[in-house]
Amino acid sequence: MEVYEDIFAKFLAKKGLKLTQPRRYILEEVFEMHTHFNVEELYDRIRSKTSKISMATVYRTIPLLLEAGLIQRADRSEGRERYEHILGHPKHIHWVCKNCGALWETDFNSLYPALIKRAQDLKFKPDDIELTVKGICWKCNTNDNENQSDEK
Amino acid sequence: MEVYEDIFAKFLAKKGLKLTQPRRYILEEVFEMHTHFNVEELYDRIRSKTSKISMATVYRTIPLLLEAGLIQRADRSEGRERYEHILGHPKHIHWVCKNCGALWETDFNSLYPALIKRAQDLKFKPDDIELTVKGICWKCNTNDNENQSDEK
DNA sequence: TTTATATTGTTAATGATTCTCAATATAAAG
DNA sequence: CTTTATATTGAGAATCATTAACAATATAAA
Repeated sequence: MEVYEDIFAKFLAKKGLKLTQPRRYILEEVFEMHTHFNVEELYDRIRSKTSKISMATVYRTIPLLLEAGLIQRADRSEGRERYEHILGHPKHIHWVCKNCGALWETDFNSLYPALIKRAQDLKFKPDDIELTVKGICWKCNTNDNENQSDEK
Repeated sequence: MEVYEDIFAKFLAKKGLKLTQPRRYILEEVFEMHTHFNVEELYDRIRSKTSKISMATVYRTIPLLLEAGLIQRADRSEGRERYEHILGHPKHIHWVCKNCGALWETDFNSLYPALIKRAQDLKFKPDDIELTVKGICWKCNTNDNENQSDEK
């Protein structure tokens, strides 16, 4: 049994809920995907393997996975929420280029301890950390020299 | 003329757009509100002062204000996006308690330079920074001692 | 078995956001 | 003061992700 399955099972049991087959399919697929995903993508991928799943169940399972700390909200794209699994993916920073739309990630590194200390000062027990930085990537910045003209 | 009006006017002019009366109403109200707001709340508040505004215009103006750097997305609550104005409110951290729903903010302080350095290493020109930490606040943590029993 | 409860899929409902379009304002140029 | 071209608006319709309702089914305990 995978570690995430164990975690989810215990989480559900504690709430008097069951680790059913549909929930197992969802869980497996979530951890087979190593990119951000939205609910429909998740559903489609499971659907390509089995028909024993419905959209509603996927929607219903997302909040459970969030609460269990197995996934986190990543961003929102084209009007849809996107998620990513967490295990093996330490909390990280999302960098989004507002010009070309490129997205990449780095880990927290030196920022992490500082943030944790900050939380301790506030007596806050952190759970999900979501850090997104939007701006212009180096590539677009280099190609955009014509816009430098109106700098004061 | 307020500084934000000046900024918005220049931003619009650069795009060949105009600072019209409805846009002025929206801008004013945004900077009179010192909490997170969603589009409907914004619309209602303007509506209580004048009828010369429509929901569609508010929706249409939000992306302009975002792009102009006058507001930023704060969070999403009850299925709605929420925003906040930026001027005079330096980038900050949102702390959200998953138990009682309390939300408060602190500024970046020591985290900020580290993040900026990180951006420089990546040759990334940051613009919007959005840091949300979800977890349990000290108050809920203290009241929840019965849950400590299953700690390993 | 029986019983009580959780779960599911289907389908309908909700509701925030976006789109359409005709009417109107605006600013520049004669 | 016109004319012209373009940006803007409000009203309402359309979209579409997400939720809710509900009847049928699975599950686990007694």
